[in-house]
Amino acid sequence: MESGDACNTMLALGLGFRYELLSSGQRSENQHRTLRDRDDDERLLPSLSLGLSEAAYQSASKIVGIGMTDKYAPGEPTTLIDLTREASSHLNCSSTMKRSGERDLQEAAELEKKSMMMMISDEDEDCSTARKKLRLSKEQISILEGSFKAHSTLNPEQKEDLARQLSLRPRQVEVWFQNRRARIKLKQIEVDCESLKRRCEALREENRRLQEEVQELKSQTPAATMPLLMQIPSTTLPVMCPSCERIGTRSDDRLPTRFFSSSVTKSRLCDIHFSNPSAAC
DNA sequence: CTGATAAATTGCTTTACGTCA
DNA sequence: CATGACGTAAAGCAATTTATC
Repeated sequence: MESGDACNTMLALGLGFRYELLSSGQRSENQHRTLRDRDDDERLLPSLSLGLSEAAYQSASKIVGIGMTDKYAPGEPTTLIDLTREASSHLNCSSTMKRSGERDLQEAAELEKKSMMMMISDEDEDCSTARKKLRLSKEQISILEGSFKAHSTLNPEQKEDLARQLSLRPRQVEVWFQNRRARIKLKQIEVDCESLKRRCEALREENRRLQEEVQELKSQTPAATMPLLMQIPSTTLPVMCPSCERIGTRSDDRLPTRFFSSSVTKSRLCDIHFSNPSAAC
């Protein structure tokens, strides 16, 4: 067996199940998922480091999980009982846990800090309660909310600390923050939607009012309905000399008296360019 | 029993980083 | 040495499922 394979895959056999462990840094999470979703015995390599016989391997009937842990690096004194104990706890707890990934195994590895006997009894207890979908206590929620208020995302250290503080698995903290962000986003979408609805209604109302105004004006005298621009004397309209682009009106006394030529019909050139189009202003 | 809600899962994308040609 | 292609890990998100109240 390739050393990499040995590192990646170890099998704990016994109690009628198989358990595969992947060392961290060997496969991406997606690959873990792909692997754990495949019920393909070929991928399960008998672990020489565990000293397991091929017959024992073949007799195993269930794959209870795939996980990632550095704890079980090749060469370390990992025992079959250690692995099978963890695997059996997963098997007994929930069928969905059979599909859970490296995170569960990391957690399982952490549990090993406890004594074996204590651990077995604890896990048995966990299987009936904690491994089911957890309803967080008010106190836990309060602490999580407080933390979320401070920062809506967690770095690994914060996650670990919070998990320790709440006696939860880091994954649970992670999931809570994920769902919390989703809830906040949903709430914001609802607020935005309401705001847009109100704005839409206001615009609809304004449109209705303007339509009425138009109807009212149309029903009045033609002079009243004449476009505003047509009612302004042409001499007061601003014009621009196309040559020097100066703006002015022929009667605008703020401009030089000779700004515009007297004959607008001939050209809109100012007087300077009217008499000499190539002249500079 | 049913619906609402929250915990958990799954599949995907993005980003960062290391390796190699 | 610089660079781009490629693979991998990690993190986050959207959508969905599942358990609980």
